[in-house]
Amino acid sequence: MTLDRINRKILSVLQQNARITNQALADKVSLSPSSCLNRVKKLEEEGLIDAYMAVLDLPSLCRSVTVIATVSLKDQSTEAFKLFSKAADEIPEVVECYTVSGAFDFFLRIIAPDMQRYNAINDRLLDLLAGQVNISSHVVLETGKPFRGYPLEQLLDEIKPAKK
Amino acid sequence: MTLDRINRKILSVLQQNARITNQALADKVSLSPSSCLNRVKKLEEEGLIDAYMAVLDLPSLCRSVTVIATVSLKDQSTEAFKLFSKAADEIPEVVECYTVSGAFDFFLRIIAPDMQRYNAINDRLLDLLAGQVNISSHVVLETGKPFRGYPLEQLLDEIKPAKK
DNA sequence: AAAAATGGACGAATTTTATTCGGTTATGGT
DNA sequence: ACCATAACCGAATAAAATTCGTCCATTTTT
Repeated sequence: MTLDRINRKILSVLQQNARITNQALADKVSLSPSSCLNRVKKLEEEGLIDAYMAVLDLPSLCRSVTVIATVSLKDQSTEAFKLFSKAADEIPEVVECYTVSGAFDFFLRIIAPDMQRYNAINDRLLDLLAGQVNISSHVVLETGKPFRGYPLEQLLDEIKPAKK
Repeated sequence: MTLDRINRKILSVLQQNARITNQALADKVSLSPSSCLNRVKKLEEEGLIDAYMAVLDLPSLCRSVTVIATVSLKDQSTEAFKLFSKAADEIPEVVECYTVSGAFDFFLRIIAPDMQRYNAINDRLLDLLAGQVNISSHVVLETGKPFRGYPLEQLLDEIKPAKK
């Protein structure tokens, strides 16, 4: 499937507004509603569109604490990595987890109702590998820029297939 | 506005599937479509729902490099903070930015087409504060857990208003 | 305690949208 | 140039969203 100009526009628009009507989307990309719908469906089927989610405003919902944690494993075995990844995956408050190269092994984003409960999660992660893990917690003071999608303009600027 | 059981369910469902039809959503929360729609609209108006976005599968879209960067300012003045925040906000490849307490001042998530272009962004950030900033880059090897919404179950477990 | 007022909820009617399908045009490969 | 494939369009149909009048239940006021 080709990621032509139209498909990029579709992705870009849906990334910013997942609930746009198919008709309005068709207008924006200058296609008929039926063709547009076909493309969207294909993009979903091919897995380019993974999901559609509502972005909630956490502060309006409840008081909470967000923490970015850096994690280093003293024993960098495959088993230790797996064990830790699995734990992160299973703890709902860990909303994001990356394995990285460099001074740390993982970055986590964790959201808890308060510090006390954050501490409980921290302890749980520490206990996992019985002291063989180093976790540094960094409380988020301000979200300067929340994630709002990928910079498609910058990422997809390959040369477009010119017409014949 | 009350965040009762029904509104929580609505938020929870929409967080996982922003494109569910209002009718299906109404079914799930045991309301009539019209009442359900009223609630969703109110949740949008009150700002509890910020946006709806399509979640794209980056690896399927293009090759790219994701980096988590830790940032420390040597001069922790308000001006330096503002300057850096503004820069992060204006660079499209910086998809996320948090101000934190502790050993670092900022965490960034940056997505670039390749290392070379990541390096250019890194340089741009370094130049901003003329050496008065320390940036450590951590290349993401694996996304163990992508963000897929907040753990509402854990965050919103206050006692529900019981009926009379 | 009764009356009034508020806030949802419901269901039917209407408008808008999604979806399907046949026919047509463009595209790519040989 | 030909065939095969893919993509488009537009009209018809099905489904969904939206509106609106009415009806309760809860709360406030008197």
